[in-house]
Amino acid sequence: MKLDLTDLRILNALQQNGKLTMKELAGSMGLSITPVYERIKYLEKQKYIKKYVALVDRKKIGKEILAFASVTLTSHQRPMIEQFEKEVLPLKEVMECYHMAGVMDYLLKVCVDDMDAYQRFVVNKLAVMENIAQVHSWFILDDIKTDTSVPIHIPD
Amino acid sequence: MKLDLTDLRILNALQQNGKLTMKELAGSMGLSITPVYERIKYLEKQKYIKKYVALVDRKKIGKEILAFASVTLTSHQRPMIEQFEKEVLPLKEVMECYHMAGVMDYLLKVCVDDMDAYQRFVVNKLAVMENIAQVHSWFILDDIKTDTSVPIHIPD
DNA sequence: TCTCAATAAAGAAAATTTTTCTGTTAAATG
DNA sequence: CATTTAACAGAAAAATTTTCTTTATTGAGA
Repeated sequence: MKLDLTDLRILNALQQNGKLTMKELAGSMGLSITPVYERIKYLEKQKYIKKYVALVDRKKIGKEILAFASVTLTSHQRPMIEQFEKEVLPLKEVMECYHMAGVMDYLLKVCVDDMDAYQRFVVNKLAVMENIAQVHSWFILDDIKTDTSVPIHIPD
Repeated sequence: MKLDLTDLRILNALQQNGKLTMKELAGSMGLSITPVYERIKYLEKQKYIKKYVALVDRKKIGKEILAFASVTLTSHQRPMIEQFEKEVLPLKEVMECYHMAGVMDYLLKVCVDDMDAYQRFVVNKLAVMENIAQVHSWFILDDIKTDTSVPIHIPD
């Protein structure tokens, strides 16, 4: 039920490098393959590990624009909220979408080819939604750090 | 040099599921294992694929707080910029950090256990930096969409 | 048109990894 | 002190990755 130090070390290693072999992991932590194998299967089954993915370099495939878009809705009624969230999910330009506390309702991370595509996205995909009040955009000049790994504190 | 349709389909498949086997990929695209293998190796070598990672469920390991922090510096002189970026990188609470265009200088995605930890992070790690002028925080109520996959348009 | 070279893909064998299975050790419990 | 259970080790089996050899296909130039 509760993760021990070994589990946390495995999680941490795999979120840095998902291609580590059982052998490599076992070696680095002074165990045989079996316990490492069984722990990984447990972490996967219990969904501590949500999935494994390849991270693609967006600029190398021509996605020059990464931006955050804040969205404010006209109404915070339950059906409005649900409608917006349902419509945002299938938009592939939207890599991330968060329901926010405070001045904005949603914050979206948007990835597109160029400014032209961004403009089309906002005008044709966001602004057409029924209950959108405001959209503000902030553009990223440079990626300083882009980690997918959740901070895991390993006591030693 | 330029990626063709098959390369894009492989990239797209692997950024959804990094554990797909060559056999599965080959089968789904009507090819044998060899061309799939060679294309993947090419995509890795050329860094179209930056890395493979396991995605960990932050809440399941007790990270209840995910927030964005905007940072404004007191000065935009080159050395100040570089100093800030150098100091942010090793902070493991900071999963992402972007240099922004416009009103804020940096936007950080921060992940910690609880509000207490967030407060300590801002006060002890951010506010102690030499050239920080302002820090504003926005807290996430709910994750609506959290994709790591770059939108890839596959013509068909 | 023919030949040659280059590219892409197929198929099979070798190497490595994952997965399963069996047995051992150690800790904990009654 | 005996017994049960959990964690681990080691080896065998199954599957996957990697390498190697061969076959088509295409395009350029003689």
